[in-house]
Amino acid sequence: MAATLERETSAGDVDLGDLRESLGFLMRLAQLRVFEDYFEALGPYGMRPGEFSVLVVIGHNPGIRQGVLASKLMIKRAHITKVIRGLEDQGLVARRIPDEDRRVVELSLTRKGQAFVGERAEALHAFDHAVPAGLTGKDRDQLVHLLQKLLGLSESEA
Amino acid sequence: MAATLERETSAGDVDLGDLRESLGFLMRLAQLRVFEDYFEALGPYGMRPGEFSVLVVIGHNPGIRQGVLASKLMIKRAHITKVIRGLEDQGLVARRIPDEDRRVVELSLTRKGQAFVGERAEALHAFDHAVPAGLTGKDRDQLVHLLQKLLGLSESEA
DNA sequence: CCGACATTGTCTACTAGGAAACAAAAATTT
DNA sequence: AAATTTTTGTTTCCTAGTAGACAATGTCGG
Repeated sequence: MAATLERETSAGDVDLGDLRESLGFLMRLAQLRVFEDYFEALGPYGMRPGEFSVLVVIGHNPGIRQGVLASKLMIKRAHITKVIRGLEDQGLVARRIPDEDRRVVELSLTRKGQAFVGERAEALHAFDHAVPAGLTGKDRDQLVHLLQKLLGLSESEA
Repeated sequence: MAATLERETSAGDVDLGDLRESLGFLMRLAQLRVFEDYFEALGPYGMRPGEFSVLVVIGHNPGIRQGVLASKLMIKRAHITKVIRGLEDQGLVARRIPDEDRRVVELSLTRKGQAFVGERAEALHAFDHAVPAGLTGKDRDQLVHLLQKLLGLSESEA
C-alpha cells in the first residue's frame, strides 16, 4: 500500500471545513446517530420513533385534536393523517368526531394502545436516560436542557 | 389521573410526558426547527442542506472516495449514488475511477462546482454562526460543542 | 493460477414525509 | 339568511432516503 497518495482520500482524516461548526449539519448527524442507538435498543420492540411519540402524546392528552398533535410534533397534517390511519388499523388509536365541531378529529388510545405503550414505557424510559457514547451524564443533561430551550420547552408553558 | 378530562385538547398545553426529556425526540424536533431556519435563510440560494454539505466536503477533500464521503455524512451508499449523479448532471462534481482500484469513484468539484460553493460560502457561514431563537450565543456554542463531542469531532482529528 | 471471500458502487423496490389541490364544516361578513 | 373566508382533514403526486440483491473488481489462501 503506497502511503503517500492517500492523504485525504483514505478514511481517517476528512476535512469537514465550516461544517464542523454548522449547527444544522451537526444536528442532522447527531440525530442520525441517536436514532441509530434508538433502533438498536428498541427496534426489537417493534416501534418506530415517530409512531411511538404519537402514541405517547395521545396517551398523555386524550382527546387531543389531530391538528394540534401534528403541530406539536412538527409533522405535516398530510402525513399525520397516514400515521393515524396506520395506528387505527392496528387498533391502537381511536378517532372521534365531536358534534360541536365536525371538522376535527379527536384522538385517544384504545385499551390495546394503552397496553402497547405501557409494555414499552420502561424500555423507552431506560433508553431516554441512557448516556450516549462520547458524552458524560452531565453533558447529556446539558444537551437536553439546551434542546428544550431551543424548542421553547424550558419552563414557560402557560 | 387528573379529574378534568378535556382541558388538554386545546392548543396551548400539551403534555409531552417522558418525551420532554427524551434525547431522541428533542433531537428530532430541534433538527426540524433548525432546518426550518435554514430553508428560510438559504432557500433562495437554491441549495438543499444535504447536497450542499456533499459539495463542501468534496471541495475540502478533493479525490475523496464516494464511500468515504457517504460514511462521513451518514448517508447510505445507495443514496449517495443518486446525489452524486444529480450533482454530476448539474456539472458541479466530477467522478474519476482510478486505475489502481477500479471499483472506487474519486470525487472532485468542477470549476463550476467550486464557483457554486464559493458564491454561497458567505451566506452559509452567516447562517451557521447565527444564534437560533431561544438561545444565547453562549448556549449556541455549548450546543455545538456537545454535538461535536457526541459525534467524536471534538479535538482528535489529526 | 484458481476459487472463496470482501469491497464498492449501482439497481430495483419500498417507506417516510412533503406540497398543493380539494372537500366539508365552521366562522365571518353582508 | 346567503355569500365569503377560514379551518381542518384528506387525497394525489412528488422527493428523500433505505433495504436488499446484484455485478464488478480486488484480496487472499490453496
